[in-house]
Amino acid sequence: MKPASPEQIIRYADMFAAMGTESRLRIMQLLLSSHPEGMVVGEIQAELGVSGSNLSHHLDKLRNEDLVQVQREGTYLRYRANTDALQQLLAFLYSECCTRSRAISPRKIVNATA
Amino acid sequence: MKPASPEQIIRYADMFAAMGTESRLRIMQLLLSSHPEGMVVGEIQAELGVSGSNLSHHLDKLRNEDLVQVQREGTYLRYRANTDALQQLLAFLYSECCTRSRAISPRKIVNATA
DNA sequence: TCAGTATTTCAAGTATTATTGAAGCATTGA
DNA sequence: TCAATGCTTCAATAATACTTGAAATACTGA
Repeated sequence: MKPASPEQIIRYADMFAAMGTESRLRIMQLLLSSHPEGMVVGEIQAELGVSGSNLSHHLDKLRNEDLVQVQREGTYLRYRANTDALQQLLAFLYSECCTRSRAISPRKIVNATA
Repeated sequence: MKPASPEQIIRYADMFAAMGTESRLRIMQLLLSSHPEGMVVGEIQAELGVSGSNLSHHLDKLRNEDLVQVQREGTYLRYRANTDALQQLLAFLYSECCTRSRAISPRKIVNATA
């Protein structure tokens, strides 16, 4: 695992920022739990209870940071979690906490499945 | 692993937001890599190259989200990563991606140590 | 082609966050 | 007690981000 480059740090910071809001973190939760099907905007809106316009802005931000992907299905737009990007982000955090430093024991993450 | 409560979601979102900036993510990296000794403010400042005032604000934000802890040592203030909080955050993300949903295979995180 | 539904975009307003420099407080050693 | 150093707080400005409602676009089925 190579150290993250300065550009990567910025990218990860931006990804964290994108998830740094209740609405958007909940969107990510919804899309992950419905993965790989994903959800169409109307479904997300029903779960979140925000205005369509507001939701669209949030989705736009997540898409800009490559955390979600969108695909048209007729009149609907289906959003999915981008697992590749999430995997990189999670691996980065895991590495910083558990591998590169030994600040946190891997077991405490993985075994928290109890 | 219980599902995160609405309050916890907000807390995790706030923690992500706190790491959602290049400066602050780099601070977390520094404190993790120097864990458990941590670093005094002057050392962090030398690494980051930001103004003392600005750095102090960033550290304040990280402290507010409980991501770092501070302790006085004479005229110095020593900051440390709060591994308990980080562990919770990492476990949350891991759970959402790998356990609660099966969007990402655990191996892809843990074995990225190559 | 039209009406209807789904979603985005526009444009503006509000709120939050980041940055700065100066001034202040805390600690130490003399 | 004083001067020096380390760091924070204050106060203001600049920059981003969030929210909103109305208008626009995209697609479908009739």
